[in-house]
Amino acid sequence: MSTLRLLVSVVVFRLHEETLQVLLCPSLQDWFVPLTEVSASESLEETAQRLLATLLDKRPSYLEQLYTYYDSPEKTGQAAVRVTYYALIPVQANARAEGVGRWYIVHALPDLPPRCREVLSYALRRLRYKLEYSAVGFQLLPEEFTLSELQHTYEIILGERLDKRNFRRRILQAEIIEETTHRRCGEGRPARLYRYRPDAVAEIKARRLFP
Amino acid sequence: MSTLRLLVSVVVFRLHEETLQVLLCPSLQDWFVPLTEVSASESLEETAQRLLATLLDKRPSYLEQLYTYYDSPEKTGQAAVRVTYYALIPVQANARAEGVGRWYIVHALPDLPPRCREVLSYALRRLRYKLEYSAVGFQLLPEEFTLSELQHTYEIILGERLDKRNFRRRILQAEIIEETTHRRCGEGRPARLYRYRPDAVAEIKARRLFP
DNA sequence: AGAATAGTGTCTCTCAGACATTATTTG
DNA sequence: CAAATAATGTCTGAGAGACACTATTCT
Repeated sequence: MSTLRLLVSVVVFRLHEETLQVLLCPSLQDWFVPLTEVSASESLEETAQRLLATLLDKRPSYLEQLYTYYDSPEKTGQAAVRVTYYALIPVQANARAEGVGRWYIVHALPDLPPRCREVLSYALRRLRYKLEYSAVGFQLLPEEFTLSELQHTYEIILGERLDKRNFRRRILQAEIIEETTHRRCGEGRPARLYRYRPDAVAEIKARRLFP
Repeated sequence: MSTLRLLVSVVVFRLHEETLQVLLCPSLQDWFVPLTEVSASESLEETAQRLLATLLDKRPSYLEQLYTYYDSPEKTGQAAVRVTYYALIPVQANARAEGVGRWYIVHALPDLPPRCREVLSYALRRLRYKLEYSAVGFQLLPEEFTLSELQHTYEIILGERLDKRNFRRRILQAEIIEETTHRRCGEGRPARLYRYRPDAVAEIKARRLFP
């Protein structure tokens, strides 16, 4: 075990210009999911937060551990254990990326090592899955948002169109957001702004296969 | 990182005498979730399988990674990263446990270190959760089983009673099991034996919070 | 015959999903 | 007033959940 390294990788998601994007770091030829080595007295989650602090100017609004991989010795002869996380970044809280990394649309990724590709694809699956039974989608939006913005968030991540009336009915029934007195003005009729209720029940039971 | 150890723990579940049980190993004062160090050229899952081979006389029918913990230096001054798994063992395939460990009913556990308690409670939560949206329950049963046995499996793990007619209707509708020609004879009317269909769709979509 | 377990059908109520028009603002 | 986006209600069909009796075997 003498040459084993312990690494933490974080898949960072944001919404930008109607797309879901991930942050990748450059290497000599291709790109990587950002990673760093765990240092002496630090927990895994602290390592992930430290890595994020070097990449972004704001803390993520959500951070969750995904999976732990064993990367067998490559050219270097170094074996490594890689604990992966994914992070969600609210809109308008992304900077610092220039120089240390670049945002890529999740459906138009550059060349990546196979393990990075695997990590990304699993992260996206978990994000989609989590979105369906929990309120994690709010973590990608600013504090106040319109119902249309929220619906677009869901459509972008799930990759399908949703019916406006059904969407509104269900999200309001869920009592998970509350009105504010503010409005967002733009091209058409101004939209009412909503806010996530921090006391909301953020998870529902999945429908059982056979109860 | 010089004194960091990489460990794999496995929470082993079985059904026995109408209870859900886990395998624990003895230490000087209390009990532990079985664990071992990852050795040089071995993957994490191989380590878990090797650990299971020292504890049981059969391979598990299911093995899934759960979570990775960082155990900060204890008395020993050794920090350790612990990758946890859970394993399901089919009924009637459990032995070797004497000497190396003991089976405990999940609701009547002995004294355990806090980290082991945390690992166990998370494993149980994940098992329950997985049971609700996938066909993982079959992994705890022998190859052929009656519908009553299957229903009891679900009742034991979920900790609640289920309606017999609804249970049968739904499991048969799901087309996830098939009849065999065999019957199980016992005290009352003999029951038809069923078998899990290996080609069955083993997961369903969760109901969405708000599609 | 009695005890024990297997096996079966119906009704109700909730909720997902499809669908089109009116309302309010800006330029 | 035209363009743009916000906001709103109804109907239908599927499925979850509650519920009680008959069938078959063994002793």
